[in-house]
Amino acid sequence: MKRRDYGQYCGLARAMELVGERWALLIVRDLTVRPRRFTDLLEGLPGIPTNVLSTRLKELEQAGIIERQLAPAPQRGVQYAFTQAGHDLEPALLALGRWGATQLGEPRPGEIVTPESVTLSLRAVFDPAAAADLTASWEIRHPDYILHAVVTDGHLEAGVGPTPDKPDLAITFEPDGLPSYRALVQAAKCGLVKLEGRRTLLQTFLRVFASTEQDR
Amino acid sequence: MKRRDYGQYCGLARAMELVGERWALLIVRDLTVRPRRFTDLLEGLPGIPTNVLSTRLKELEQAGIIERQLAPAPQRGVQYAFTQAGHDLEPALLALGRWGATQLGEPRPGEIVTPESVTLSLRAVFDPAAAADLTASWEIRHPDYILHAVVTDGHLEAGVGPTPDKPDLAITFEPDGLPSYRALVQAAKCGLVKLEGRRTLLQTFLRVFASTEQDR
DNA sequence: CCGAATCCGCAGTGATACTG
DNA sequence: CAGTATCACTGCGGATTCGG
Repeated sequence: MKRRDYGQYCGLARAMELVGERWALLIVRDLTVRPRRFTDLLEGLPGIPTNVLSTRLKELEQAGIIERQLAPAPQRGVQYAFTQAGHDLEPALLALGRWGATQLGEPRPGEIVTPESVTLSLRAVFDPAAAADLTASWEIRHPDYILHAVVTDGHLEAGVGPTPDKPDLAITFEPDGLPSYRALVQAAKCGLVKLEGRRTLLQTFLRVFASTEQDR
Repeated sequence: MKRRDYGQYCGLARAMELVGERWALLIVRDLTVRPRRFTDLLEGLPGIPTNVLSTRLKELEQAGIIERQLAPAPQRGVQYAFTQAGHDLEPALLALGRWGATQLGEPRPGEIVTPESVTLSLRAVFDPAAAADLTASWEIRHPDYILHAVVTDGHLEAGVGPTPDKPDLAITFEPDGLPSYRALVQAAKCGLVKLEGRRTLLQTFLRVFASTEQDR
């Protein structure tokens, strides 16, 4: 497999050679949240051709960013998971996502929101300074998905699915439009959410996950 | 001008739509350092076809990331410069560059190093914690280029060309191979550099610009 | 000389069909 | 489920040409 190169001995150039091709960083985004199978990835990347997904997975594997594994018990097929180099990509991913979020504007016709995308938003806007020494857990519920955000001593773990234990606060929202992170924050600010648990943690949530952001 | 989209309302997806196409982020990299003209960019991006550069510049301009300006006095033609949105890309650029640098390995045959790339490396590895309250200036000299790094009260300004005033320390190096940032640090650590000025600032340089890095 | 536009051959992509 | 095969199409690389 030959890869096109940029002919420069430069970190950015090398990064673009490894993950700069079409769809690659979105595949990486989905794997940042949890290991996924081929069809899981297909589902979360509407419009990607199967042969392109197949090619990207091979390239990412060859680059040492992901690895093929046997999926756990119930399914037991192939799944794709990050190596250490893959995990190390997350700061760059979050930085790009933060910038892109400022360029988002309104949703365009036909655009969708996936749980993975919202999870990355949670991680991207998380403010460690505002969360110093904090310990709390939230569960975000929408008809289409459930997410969790668990802060332990100021350290965040966010992902798809319910919290391991009962969350300190469950936030249920059902926006008119897309279930994006923006819509969640907006609903929370306007009180258009259903709460279950320690209701005062809603303000904490907004402070920690939407502090400097005016509207994301 | 129609752009391909990813069909997702997601910051990362939008970022890739705007700056994800081939060569785009390397053009952005060069403009991060200073405004450049069409032929300056051509020179710093060996191998880019002129039509692709032309297309990218239009796309980046339409995306509101760069703008066309009249170049200053001596040349007075067109030059391309960042808008605010362009400047805001820098954190993401540095994060990607840091990750890519860990994947660099040895230079491949034919690979080059540009002053812009080294400047970005300086900014990427700069450790604000190690430089707290520091004020000092360095000039990096190599037969092929001169860079400056000026730290004022712990804040870094790094770019191509000499320091505005006489630097506190001038570091001259002439590696056998490529004049990369790695080669600079290696030469500095091994004492294979010529110093001019406050020689003790060499250790400060290494502490601030190569602290956590073992070898970059 | 600068800043492109144009043309061509080819590689990468998108869409769909098909297979172990 | 997890891909491969096929094919049309678009974008890229490389070269040349052109206007200011």
